[in-house]
Amino acid sequence: MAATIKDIARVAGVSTATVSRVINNLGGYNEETEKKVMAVSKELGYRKNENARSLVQKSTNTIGVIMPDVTTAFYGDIIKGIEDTSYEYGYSVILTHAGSHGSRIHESMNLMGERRVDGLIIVSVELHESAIQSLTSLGIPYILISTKTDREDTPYMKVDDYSAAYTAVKYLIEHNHRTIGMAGANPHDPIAGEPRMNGYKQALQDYGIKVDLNLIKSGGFNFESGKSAMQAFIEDEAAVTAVFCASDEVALGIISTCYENEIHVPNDISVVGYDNSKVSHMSVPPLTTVAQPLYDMGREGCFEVIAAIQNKSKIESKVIPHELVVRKSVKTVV
Amino acid sequence: MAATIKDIARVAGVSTATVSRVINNLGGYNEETEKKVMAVSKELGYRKNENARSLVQKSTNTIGVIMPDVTTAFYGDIIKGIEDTSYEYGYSVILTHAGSHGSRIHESMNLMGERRVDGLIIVSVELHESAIQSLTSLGIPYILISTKTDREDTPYMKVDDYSAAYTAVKYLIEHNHRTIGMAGANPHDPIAGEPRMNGYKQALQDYGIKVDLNLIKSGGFNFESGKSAMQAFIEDEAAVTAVFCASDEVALGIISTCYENEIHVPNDISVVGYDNSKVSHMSVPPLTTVAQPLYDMGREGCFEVIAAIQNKSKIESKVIPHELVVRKSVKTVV
DNA sequence: GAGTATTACGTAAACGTTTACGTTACGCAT
DNA sequence: ATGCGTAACGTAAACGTTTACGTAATACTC
Repeated sequence: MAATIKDIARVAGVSTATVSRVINNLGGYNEETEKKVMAVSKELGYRKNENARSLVQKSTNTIGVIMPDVTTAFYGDIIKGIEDTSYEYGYSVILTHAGSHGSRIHESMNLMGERRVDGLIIVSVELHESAIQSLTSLGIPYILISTKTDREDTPYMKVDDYSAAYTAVKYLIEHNHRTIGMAGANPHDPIAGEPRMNGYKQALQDYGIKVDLNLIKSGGFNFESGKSAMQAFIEDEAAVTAVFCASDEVALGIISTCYENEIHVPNDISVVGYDNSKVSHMSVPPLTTVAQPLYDMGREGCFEVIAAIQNKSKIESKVIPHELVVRKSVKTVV
Repeated sequence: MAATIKDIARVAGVSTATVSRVINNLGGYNEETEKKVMAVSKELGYRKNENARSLVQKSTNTIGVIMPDVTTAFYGDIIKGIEDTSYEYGYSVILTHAGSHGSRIHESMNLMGERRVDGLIIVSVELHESAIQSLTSLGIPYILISTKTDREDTPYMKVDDYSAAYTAVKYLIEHNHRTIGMAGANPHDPIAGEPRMNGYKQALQDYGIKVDLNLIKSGGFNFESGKSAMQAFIEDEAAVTAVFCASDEVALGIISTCYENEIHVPNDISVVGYDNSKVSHMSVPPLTTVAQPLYDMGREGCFEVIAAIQNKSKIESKVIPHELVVRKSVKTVV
């Protein structure tokens, strides 16, 4: 139905080669033919077929993005960074979810392979051996954002969760907190769970505070997990004066349950979050949190992938500096 | 580099037609050849090339999604609905942002055209005449989610903003509020601004309350807009006992500024939001809001588009019922 | 045992491009 | 006049599939 290059060639009385040349303006034709071809092209409502193009050029100008199926503001920022950058460089992004707990990860990668994406960005999903194999077998540049593997050769871009957690807890200690809980990290998650928990523990130890495992309420990174953690603290009658959360949403869960129980933040209890996602501005009180520069990570990660595609260069792993954003959810204990 | 159907054919000693047949299992071959072909296929690490496939089949099994470049939880839910459904039906989604105020809308559509997406979903971006033309000129099924045009023939799926707003304000009135502010809608936005404002006004009028234009603080749908609206109410010394917000984020802005000024929600002032996005659960207090079923809208919208692709049927516009979700941000005036 | 269906393939064109290579015509220097 | 360079094209193959059509062999019918 849609007009093709052949149609233009026929109507304009030139060869398809010439049409292709003027459309991609490669030169090698005079002005008259250019005008003519352009005119016919408009007239027929021609629109180039990227698929056909990709076929011969062996590159699709497309980058794939795989992310978990949870929808949090967290991912929105990263995605935006990715999309902005890819747009700038003339790439399209094709998006897929990895399913809960990465259940769809293999299909996702397979799909990306069949679509012949030029590069791949994987956000926040934990990759096991077989997934890594699928990934490398694609033979295209890729980067992991906010996740990593235990293999040296898979490039990633993330903050150092251990020291970010350490920073947050240290901050609480410096504000005279001595009974500090932790909420929301899954200790079996080697990427974002375990290191944050270790950072928490180490900070306590370095300041001579004994780690009390009862003060660690593990769970997921979501709001509900924060709520039930706080519920547990209350039921335990734990004397926590502060809690460090594995994500901003967890922190909001803590705050929410506090509110329900008429515990005031930060007067009765201090809270620090993790991510500096949009919700951290919006909470009451505004949340003190350790910042991951999500948008920039998306941007830079995407840039790295595109650079690797174009220069056939290797992508180096990169640890992004974190930063503590101080707002109003922490109070000094007197 | 990657193995093709031809490689398989050569190694397996059959024709490409046969390889194609077994790979797409269309029948017409005996078990032995099937085994053979499959074996060789695995051996060579064959992966089909969707682009080549698309070229001859004249369909890409791809659906395009265009959304604004603002990143809110709002879009996350819709996207998830879309991606889940398209995955179920074997479609891939290619995503693009329309840029601020739709500045990239033409490029976006053009891109979708060049990629030959089979269907298109446009979320929340306002479409002017020329954009509608680009859209229809693609000649593919499409649907607008959470937006519409003034033309009858562009199918959309959205809640009735007018009556949703009416419902919300009526709820406030029934709780004895008489001085009700409105925050965050842009009156020049004919899709989501004007109707919500009209619903607000009409509800007041129907209950014999005079509309006071000073109580309408227009703006965007974001957090900051809510903050400055509340700031304005305070500076005006307006005696509002409640404010109806054009989005949940605006509502959180209101609450945030209230908090800073030691105005208590809902004791001093009641707030109702709009969207029922994830943040509405997380606020303190939890937000009473009018719900748009975002995930379902994404799901259903995507389903409609796929159905239209496959049956060549027409998509009907659909008004989604709204619902008031009562939480804790509204108090009865005594 | 002649005719007919059916099974199991193979051949080759087609999808819409790009691009290496060839060709023509002209301009210009010698 | 000869040679050469170059601008402005055209020819045709190639990219990796699908699929209409043809064909050979076998099975079945009466």
